[in-house]
Amino acid sequence: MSAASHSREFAHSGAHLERPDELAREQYTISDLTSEFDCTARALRFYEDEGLIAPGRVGLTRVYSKRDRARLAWIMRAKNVGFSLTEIKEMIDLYDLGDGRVEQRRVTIERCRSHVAKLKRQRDDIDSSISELTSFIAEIEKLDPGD
Amino acid sequence: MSAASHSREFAHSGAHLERPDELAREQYTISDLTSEFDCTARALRFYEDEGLIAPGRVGLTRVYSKRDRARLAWIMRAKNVGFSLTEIKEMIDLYDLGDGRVEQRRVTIERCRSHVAKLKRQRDDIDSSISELTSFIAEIEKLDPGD
DNA sequence: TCAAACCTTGACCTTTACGTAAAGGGCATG
DNA sequence: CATGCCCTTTACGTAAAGGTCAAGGTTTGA
Repeated sequence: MSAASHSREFAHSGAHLERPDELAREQYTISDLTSEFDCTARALRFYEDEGLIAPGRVGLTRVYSKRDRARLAWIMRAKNVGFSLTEIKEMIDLYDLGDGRVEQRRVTIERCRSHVAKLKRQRDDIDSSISELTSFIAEIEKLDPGD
Repeated sequence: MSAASHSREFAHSGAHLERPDELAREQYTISDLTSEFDCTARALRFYEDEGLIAPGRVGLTRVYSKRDRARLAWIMRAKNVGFSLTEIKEMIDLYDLGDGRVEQRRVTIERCRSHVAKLKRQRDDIDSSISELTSFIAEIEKLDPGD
């Protein structure tokens, strides 16, 4: 035991986390999460570089906590919804505040509202696109009665 | 009359189109359209490079017809809805087909249908995002009763 | 002991959709 | 006729979101 890292039962720094119980996971490896969220390790490391998540380390190896995992779920949903990583980071930072800064909270709400408005506009555009495409399809089918 | 271009009253190739009547526009300059569609000239030229539109020319200057303008409106809407320029080009090309090739038509319909399906998925994502964001807002407001 | 299967950090490559000069032509107006 | 304003092309730059090697460190299992 010289200068290396060791934290209780994690004296080794390899890829394998010791899991006391399969069912009560508290720690996740990077590949746990890549398979759970169907993304690549590169992506997760990228998010870390970008400051979206900050998993712990055992030696060099990343160790994701339950909170990290929940946060990642958040990120994935936000991504799915069309937010950029930058926007996501902003929102997460605001979310992380947790303190009592009233002004910050107002800003957060403001942004969320405008996001919602933007989303609604997008949805309307999509709706009209759908009907446009639908009638386009109908038009084509009208010309081509043979199935 | 050597080799140069000239078409009736448009013997000059400058920026100004002669507009017989302000109200009955048939021709548009690039900047007419940039202001109408709130985009840059660079974007319009880019779309042309990509084969999305093909305005006429008077000399070097682009002259957009009513059809071009309508097509551009299409493009903008599609963009707004999340299609890539490549996808948009595909759809426009299909739209342009107009011929009677049955097999082609089937393919077209096929693609349109899957586009619609994609749009519906996007819309669902957006919907769930909206409700998620909405409840997030509510949560924040709950913590901060003071308006 | 050697390979397999993980993990790590660089560091450069890719696509999309334009932005941003650079360098210049043409008209119209003071 | 100089100036301004709009138009043109060519061409390199950029931001986002990772992909794809390269090169190397561990532990584990045959």
